[in-house]
Amino acid sequence: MALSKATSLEVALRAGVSRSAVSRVFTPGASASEKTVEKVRKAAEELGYRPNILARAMVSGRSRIIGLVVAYLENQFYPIALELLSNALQERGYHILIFTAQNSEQGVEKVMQDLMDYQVDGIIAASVSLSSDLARRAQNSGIPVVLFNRGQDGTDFTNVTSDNFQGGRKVGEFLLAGGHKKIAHIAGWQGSTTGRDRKLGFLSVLKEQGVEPVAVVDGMYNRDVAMQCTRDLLQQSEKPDSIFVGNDHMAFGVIEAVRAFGMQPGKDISIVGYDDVPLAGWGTFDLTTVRQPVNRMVEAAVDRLLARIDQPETPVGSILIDGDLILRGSARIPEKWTHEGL
Amino acid sequence: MALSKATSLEVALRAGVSRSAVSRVFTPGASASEKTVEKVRKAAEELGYRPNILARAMVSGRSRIIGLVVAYLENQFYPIALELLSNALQERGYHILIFTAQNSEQGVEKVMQDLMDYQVDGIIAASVSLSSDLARRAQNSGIPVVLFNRGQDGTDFTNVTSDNFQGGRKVGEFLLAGGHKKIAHIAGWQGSTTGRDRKLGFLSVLKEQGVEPVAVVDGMYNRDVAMQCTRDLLQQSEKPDSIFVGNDHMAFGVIEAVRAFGMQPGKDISIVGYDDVPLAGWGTFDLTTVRQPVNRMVEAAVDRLLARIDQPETPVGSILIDGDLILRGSARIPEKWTHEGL
DNA sequence: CTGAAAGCGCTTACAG
DNA sequence: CTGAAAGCGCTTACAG
Repeated sequence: MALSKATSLEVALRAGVSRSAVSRVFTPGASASEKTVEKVRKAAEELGYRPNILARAMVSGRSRIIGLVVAYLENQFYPIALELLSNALQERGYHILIFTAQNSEQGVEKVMQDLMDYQVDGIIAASVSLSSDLARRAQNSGIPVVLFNRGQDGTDFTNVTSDNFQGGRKVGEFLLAGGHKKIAHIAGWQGSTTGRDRKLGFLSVLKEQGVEPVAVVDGMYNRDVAMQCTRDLLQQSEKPDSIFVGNDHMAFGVIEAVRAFGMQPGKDISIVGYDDVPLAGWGTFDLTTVRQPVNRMVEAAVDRLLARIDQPETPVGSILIDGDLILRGSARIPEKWTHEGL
Repeated sequence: MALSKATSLEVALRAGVSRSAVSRVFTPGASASEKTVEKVRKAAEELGYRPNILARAMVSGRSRIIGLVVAYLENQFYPIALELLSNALQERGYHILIFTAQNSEQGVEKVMQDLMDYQVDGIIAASVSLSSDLARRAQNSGIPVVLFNRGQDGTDFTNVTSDNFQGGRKVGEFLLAGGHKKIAHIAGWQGSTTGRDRKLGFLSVLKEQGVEPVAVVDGMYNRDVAMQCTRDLLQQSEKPDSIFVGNDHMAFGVIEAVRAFGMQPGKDISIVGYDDVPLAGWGTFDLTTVRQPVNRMVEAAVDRLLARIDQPETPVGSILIDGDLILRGSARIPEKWTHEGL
C-alpha cells in the first residue's frame, strides 16, 4: 500500500541494520553478507521500498537519464528509432527524457539549458537539422553525446550512421545495371552529411561509368519540396527514366507526384528511396530502397554512449553501418539480378 | 565555460548574499529585493549557474518530470501526439520521460516501478493496450494520471478522448446519406473503449434508420488483421458497398486490399477511417475520416494533468473533444452535402 | 562485512 | 526582505 513511500532508514530500522547496509544491498557490486542481504530484501519487500533515483543521482552524479533530442516525428524513421532506443536503454537501466528541438538559435540555447538542468548522463541527438553547436557545447560541459543518423565533418563526436556513401553507390550501380539512361536525383538536405554522402556516393558511380545525371536537386528532406521537384522534372523536355530520392519520406511524395502524371513507378519510371521505413514495404508504395538497419544503429549508439558514460576516456569515433538495397516494385530490376539483393 | 558546475553557494559567495537568497531569486513567487535579485542574477550569469533540478526535486518533491507510457509508434497518431505533448509540457517547464510498455503483466509491473523510481510528478498513459491496472496503481500511490486517447469504464480517472460515440454516428449518417446499402464495419479493438464507442455510435445510427450492417468484425487496430478482414468481406456473396474502419492505420491497409481486388475507393466502394493522421491527407490515400483534434486533446490532457499536480483535490473526469468528419475522395459524398463537413 | 558521519545541491520554515 | 539551520533520501570513504 505505502508504495515507494518508505525510505532507506525505515527499511534499515525494520531489518535491524544501518542505512549503509540497505544502500549496499541495492547497489550492484557492493559487499554485504548473505544474512544482511536477506534481512534487507525482506524488509524492503514488506515496505514496498525502492531507492529514490533522484536522491541517488545527487550523490552518485548519475541520473540514469539520457536526453534525446528529436524533431520531425512525421518521418516514420524517427518514431521507430525512438521506440527502439527507449527499449534498449530501458534494458540497461536508463530512460529517455525527450527534448523536442525548435530550430531557432534560441531553441538550441533553451534545449541545452534544459538538458543540463536535468543532469542527463548523456545525450542522443537524432535531429538532422539540429545545430552541431549543441553537440559541441554538451561535449564542452563533459556530457557524452552521440549523433544518431547524423554525421559530422570533424572527428570530435561519436556518430552512428548507415554507410550513406556506399548506400548511394548501391543505388547508382542498381540503376545503371537496370539500363537507365536519364537519371535524376532529388537529394536529401545538403546541409546534412547524410544528404551529402548519399549524393556523393551516387554520383561517384555515375561518373565512373561516364553517365551524366539529367538533374540533381535538393529536396530538403521535405515532402512538398520533393513533390514540386518531381513535377518540374516531369515537365522538362528531357524527362528522367529514374529518380533516386534522398529518403523514403520524400520518395512517397515523389511516387504520388509521378502517379498524378499518369505514370507508373517501376514501369514508366524507376523510383528508389533511402531508409526502408515500414511504409516502404506497404503494397501501396512497394518502394525499392536502401535499408538503414535501425536495430543495429540503435545498438551501436547505445553501446557507445554508455561506454563513454562509464569511461569518459573512451575515444569518440564514427560508426558506419552497412545497409542493403531492398528490391521492390518501384524500380526496374536488372535482368541478371536475383531478388536477394546485391 | 564552467557551465552548470557552479552551485548556489558559489553564486551566493560571489553575490555577497546567502544561499537562501540565491534560491529565492530562482524561485518564482519568492520574495527578494530588487538589489538582491540584481546581484544574484549577475553572479549567476558570470558563473553560468542554473539550479540543479534533481536537487530541487528532492526537497520540493517536484521532479518536473512527466512519465509518458506509449507503445506502437507505428501508428502515426502516437508520434504526432508525443511531439505535441512534449512541446506543450516543455512550455510549462516539464519534460517527458519515455516508458515503452511491453504488454505482458511483467511489463506493466516493471513500468510501474520505473515510473515511481524516477519520482515522476504525473503520468500520461497513451497506450491503448496498456492495462488500466497501471493507472489504478499509480493513482493509489498518489501520482496523478491522465489517460490519453483511452477511455475508462469507471469514473476513477481523468481521460481525454475525442467524442468517439458521436464520431461513429457521424460516419453512420454520412454513409446512409450517401445511399449506401451494404455497410460493413471493421472495428477498432473491442478491448478498448475507443474501439467500442466508435462502433456503438456507428451502429446506433444504422439501427435508427433500420439498416442492418452486412458485417461487423474486430480489426484489433492491426493492419494485417484489417487487410485479411477486407479480403474476407470482398469474397462474400454479399459484398459491402462501404466500410467504416476503426482507425486510419487500419484503413490504409483496407484501401490497399480493396485496390488489390481491382476496386477503387470512393467509386466502387466507400472507405472511411478515424483519426485523420497526416497520411490520410496524402493524395495516395485521400481518406475520408473523422478527425481527432490532437492539438486540443493535448492541450486538455496537459491542463488537467498539471492542475491535478498543483492541486491534488482537482476532481477527475472524462473530457470529450468533438471531431469533424473530413470529406475526401475515399468515400462517395452525398449529393446534398457541401464540402464543408457536417 | 558493517555502522557513524559527512555530504550531494537545493529549499523552506523560523527568527530577526 | 534576509540568513542560519535543518532536512530531502541517498551513497561513500573512513574506521572498526
